[in-house]
Amino acid sequence: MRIGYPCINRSIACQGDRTFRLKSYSSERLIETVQNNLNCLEEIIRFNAKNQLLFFRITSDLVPFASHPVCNFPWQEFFQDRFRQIGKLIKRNSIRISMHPDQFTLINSVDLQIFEKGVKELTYHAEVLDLLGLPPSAKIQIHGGGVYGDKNGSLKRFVDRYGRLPLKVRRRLVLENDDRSYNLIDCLRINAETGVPILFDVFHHHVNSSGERLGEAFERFSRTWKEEDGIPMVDYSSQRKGEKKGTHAEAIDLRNFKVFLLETKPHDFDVMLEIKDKEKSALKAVRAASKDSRFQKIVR
DNA sequence: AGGTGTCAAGCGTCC
DNA sequence: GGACGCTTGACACCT
Repeated sequence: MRIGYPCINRSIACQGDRTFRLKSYSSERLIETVQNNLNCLEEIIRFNAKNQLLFFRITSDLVPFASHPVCNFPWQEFFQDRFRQIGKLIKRNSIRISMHPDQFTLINSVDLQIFEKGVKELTYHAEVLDLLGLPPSAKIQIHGGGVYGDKNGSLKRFVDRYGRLPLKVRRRLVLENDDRSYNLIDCLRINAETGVPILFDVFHHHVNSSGERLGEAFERFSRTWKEEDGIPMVDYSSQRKGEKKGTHAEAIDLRNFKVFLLETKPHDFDVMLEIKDKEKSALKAVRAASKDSRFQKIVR
């Protein structure tokens, strides 16, 4: 078990998810921004390694506009040495990496152009992980996409489009249950047709449940991860009290987290804490899990 | 320098 | 049929 947090670290001065407006796009601006973002990524990785935070989600803003037609700069070649260096640092410290393209990226849209834009965006994510030299256990997570008033048809369209994705995307793609459209059962149906591993979001399963208890859910999605995919990834967050359903909590509730650790035994997995105060809560979770045998397997 | 409106992208929901 | 939420924050332009 590794414990981690997504995209940004507020404890260090370096801010590595910098971007800019489309209107101010230029190659110079891109180079400057990516240089900064890579430098900060390296600092975050060092911070994480030092603090036993061995799971990290790299921001999709690492290379702004990478999949946009405006970007004709060969950032892949230009930054390849830098990527390779940082990748070595990641591997040396046994850190697991994921990425999560945002809600605009979906492969089952009825509009083919949206699918094609999605493929470009997914390809960009795959290229980042490839340039870092990471194995296929470094994953890219997306949701099922739209329903368009016909879930069966839309689910089938996902399956069909999945088969048309470039191999470099497919070997890393995993499907996450979301908080309104595609619950765990829907995702498992897609898995049965495609073999895509299911990344389990504990909070989404609570908000948009298909009824399984936690133990049963873990039984089922864990089996969708093959040897080369690594151990399953899990997203964990909790409800912010007094806010509307689905709002992420400000800080981790350690009592709930410990119950979660107990309830999920004996399954091993890597857990991403989607909590607003990011690395602060992740550090608390590391302490809470420090006596758990699953956690000790990685951290020696 | 400080204030503030607005930001690449798609979907679903609410009015 | 248009505005808004989706993890909001920070960019960019204005004064």
